[in-house]
Amino acid sequence: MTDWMRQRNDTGATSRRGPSLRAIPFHAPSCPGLVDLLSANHHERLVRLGAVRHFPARAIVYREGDTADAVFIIGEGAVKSCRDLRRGRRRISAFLFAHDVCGLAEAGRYVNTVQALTPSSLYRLDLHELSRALQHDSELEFRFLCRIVHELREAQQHAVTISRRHAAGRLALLLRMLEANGAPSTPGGGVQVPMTRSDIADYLGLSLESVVRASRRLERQGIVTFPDRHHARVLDRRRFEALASAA
Amino acid sequence: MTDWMRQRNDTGATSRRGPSLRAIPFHAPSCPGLVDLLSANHHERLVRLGAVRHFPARAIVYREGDTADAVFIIGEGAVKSCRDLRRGRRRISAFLFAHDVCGLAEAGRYVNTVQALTPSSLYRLDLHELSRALQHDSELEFRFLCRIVHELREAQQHAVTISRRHAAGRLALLLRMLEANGAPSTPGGGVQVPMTRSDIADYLGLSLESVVRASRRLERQGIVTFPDRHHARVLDRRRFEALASAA
DNA sequence: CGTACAGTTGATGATCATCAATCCCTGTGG
DNA sequence: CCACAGGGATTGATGATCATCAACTGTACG
Repeated sequence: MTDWMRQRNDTGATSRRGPSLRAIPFHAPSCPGLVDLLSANHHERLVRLGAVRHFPARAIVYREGDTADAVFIIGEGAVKSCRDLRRGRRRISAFLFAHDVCGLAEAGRYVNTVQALTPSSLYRLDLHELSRALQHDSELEFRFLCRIVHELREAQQHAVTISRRHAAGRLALLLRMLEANGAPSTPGGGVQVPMTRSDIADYLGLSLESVVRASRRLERQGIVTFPDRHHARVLDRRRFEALASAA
Repeated sequence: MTDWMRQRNDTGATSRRGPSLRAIPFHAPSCPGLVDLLSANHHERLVRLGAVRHFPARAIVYREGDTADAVFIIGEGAVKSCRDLRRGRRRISAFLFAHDVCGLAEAGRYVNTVQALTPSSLYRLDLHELSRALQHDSELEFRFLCRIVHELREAQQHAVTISRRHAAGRLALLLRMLEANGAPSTPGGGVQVPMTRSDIADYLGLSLESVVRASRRLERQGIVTFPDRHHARVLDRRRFEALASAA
C-alpha cells in the first residue's frame, strides 16, 4: 500500500457519515462556492436507501453497457469514469471524488465504465428506490437536479480544457482541479495526484509521453514540482494561474 | 433572407404548439431513441408558464454573466451557446435545436452566451415560476432531470469529439450530429448546416482554415459534398461512418 | 531476482495554427 | 445599374506542437 492511498481518508472533509451531495447551485448564492445540498432529513433518507460498498484500487464499479440498476455517490477515494474507443484508445470523461455522483445511464444502460483509482467507498443507491424517493420528495429531487447541472458545467469545462493546444496548459488546469477537489488536509499546498500519467493522458486527450514532457517543462520552469508520481506542488502561483487560465 | 433560413420551419417535427422537451431517458426504453418527455398535462402547464420570444439571426438571447432569471426551450431555429476566452478566442459549447434547453446558471448567473444562428423562437420560462412548478410536480421535475442528464451525455460526447486528432473526423461527427438534430424534412439526405465555418471551428476546437481544408478533403475523397455553405450531403455512407466513429 | 507496469527520453513524421493574400457573396449607396 | 465595402470563405507557405515508435529506467511485488 502506497503513501497516497493512506492519505485519502476523510480528515475533515465530511463531518457526517453517509452519502453527501455538493454543488454550486444555480440560484443566486447565499454563500459562495460549493454547498452541501442535503438537509439532515434528506441525508437520513439516503442513508436508509443506500448501501456502502468498498472497492480496492483498480476495482470496477460498473462497466459500460451493463444494465443500470443503481446510482453511486462517492464517499471516500477517487474513481475514474471512462469510455473505450477504437484501437485500444480510452477517453476518461471525468475523475470523481467525495460527494460526486456517477451511474447516470442512457436507456437503462451505463454509458461509462467506472473504476476505482484508490481504495474507495461508494454509496450505492438502488435506482428504483431512488426514483421513488425522488418522486415523493421534490425538494430532494431538486437537489439532485442541481448536482447534475453542476456536472454538466464541469463536462463543458472539460471540453474547453482539452480543446487547448498546449499540453502544459491542460496539465495545469488538471492540477488546479485536483487542488479544488483534493483532500483539504494536505499540508503546505501540496496536491494529491491519485491517478497515473496514463490516466491523465486519457483525460487531457494527450499521449502519455506528452504528459511527461509537460510535467518536465513545468518543473524546468520552476512553476510546479513533482516530489513523486502522486504529488505535485505549485511553486509559482502567478505563472501557474496564467498557464491554467490562458486560452 | 437566405434559403436555409426559410427551410427551418417545423414541417412535421412538432405536432403541438408550445414548448417541448425530448431526451433519451435513462431508464430502460419502452421505445428506442428520443422520447417526448411532456405529457399533455405538463405541456399545458409550461404553456401557461412560458412566453414565446422570437429572435432574428445573430440576436443575443442572453449573455455570460447576466443575472439568470429564466430558462429557455428552443421552439424553432438553431442557436449557439458559447463562451469567450482570452485573445478573442471563443469556444462554442453546444449548438441547440428544437426541444433543447438552455439557461442553466451557476450561482444565479449565466455561464454561457446564447446567440441565434437562424431566426428562432424560444420559450422563456421564468426561473422562479419554473422552480415553483417543479417543486409542486415532481413528475415534471423528473422529466427535466432526464433532459439535463441527456445534455450531460452530449457534453461528454462533445469532449470526446474534440479530443480527436484528425480534423476530418471531428467534422464528420458534427455533420452526423446535424443529421440527427436537423430538420427531418430535408429531401434526399441533405444536411442543413445553419452555422458558419467559423462557428464550426469554435465548436470543434479547430481554426477556421482547418475546417475548410477538412471540408475540401471530404469532398476530394468523395465522402461528402457541400453544394453551398449551408448544406452538405453524405455520398459514401460507409466511409463517412468510419470517419465519424473512428478513434 | 525477475516480472510487470509505470514512467522517461530521444528521433521522426503527421497534423494543425498562423499569417498573408485573395476570392466570393451580399448588401448598400451613388 | 454599377461600384464599393465588409464579412465569410478559400488557398498557400511556414512554423509550432503533438503522436508515434523505440529504447531504456525505475519501482513495486511476489
